[in-house]
Amino acid sequence: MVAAGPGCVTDGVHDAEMDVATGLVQLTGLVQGIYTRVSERHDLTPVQARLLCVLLGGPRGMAELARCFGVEKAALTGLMNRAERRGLAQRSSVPGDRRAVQVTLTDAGRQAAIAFHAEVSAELGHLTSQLTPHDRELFRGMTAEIIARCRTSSLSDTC
Amino acid sequence: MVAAGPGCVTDGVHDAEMDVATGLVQLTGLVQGIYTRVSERHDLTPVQARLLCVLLGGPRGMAELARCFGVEKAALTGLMNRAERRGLAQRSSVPGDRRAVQVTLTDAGRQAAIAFHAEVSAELGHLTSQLTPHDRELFRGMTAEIIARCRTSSLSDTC
DNA sequence: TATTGTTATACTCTATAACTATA
DNA sequence: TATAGTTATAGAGTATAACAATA
Repeated sequence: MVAAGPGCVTDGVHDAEMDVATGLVQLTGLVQGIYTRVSERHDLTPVQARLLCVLLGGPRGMAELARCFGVEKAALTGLMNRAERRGLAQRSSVPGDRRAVQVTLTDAGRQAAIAFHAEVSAELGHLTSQLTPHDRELFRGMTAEIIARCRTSSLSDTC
Repeated sequence: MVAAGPGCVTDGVHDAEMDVATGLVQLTGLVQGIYTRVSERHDLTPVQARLLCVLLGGPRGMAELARCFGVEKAALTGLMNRAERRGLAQRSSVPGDRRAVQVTLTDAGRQAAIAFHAEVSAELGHLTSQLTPHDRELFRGMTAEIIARCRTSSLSDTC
């Protein structure tokens, strides 16, 4: 049983019979809601926010980003056009390969990315703040375990 | 520590230092990916699949659905137009109120909803199948706890 | 031939604003 | 006036298909 301290079961709303699948769907909705809300607060769409966060890891090619987002190359073109028009990221040419472009953050983009990332991390952290430190670490570990398993069995974003 | 059985730490990829926030984002991506993939398998968009699942709970009004999805009424009109055109759901008039419409599933819609729900539940269940029964129940409980807390502190779908 | 990226087109989903009809 | 729903318009995000340029 989950260290069920007082206050866990909210007034009259006992978490009766919620199976893992339902829990995962609702948790996903919660996380998405937070991600979207923080994005809006920073005047970004969720997809733009995600793009900026990925680019914090360094320059990326268009095809690489498409793979990472799990979308077609053509979708990236539109995404980058909008990001570039808004001054968040930019294309530059790659020395060795005249076909390729390199996508990098502008200063404004980097600033936005850092601010967004900090805020969304903080808000997501709050989500588990009610758990005991012990449960919180348990939860973190199990989440990491689930992800690690699925990373191997294909199909996830690789970025 | 999470009952760290063999095979949890995947070849060379130790889940080093993944914080709760990152874990939640990646888990969300995983769940979304599954939801989307299963939707496609049933020739539905994720939003349509969600609409059908909500309607499994009984007839709903347009405004009610909009509130439940966290979108404007106008968005629901488009959503329902497409769902109706595809024969998944239908509008019918409400006896007591000549402004209102009632949205219900068609037979095809109900069938699709049930099939989708079963499949997505199964796939999401697999996500935690690597955990020990004990850990799995712990995870379920903590997830339910997180959701219950946030249900009270506003901002989530109420449906 | 394979890869990188773009253009053109179409569809879904969403928001905002203005509107009708009913309560 | 408030509520239920629609229409019109605009924009983001995505897919497919066809294309250009380079490797």
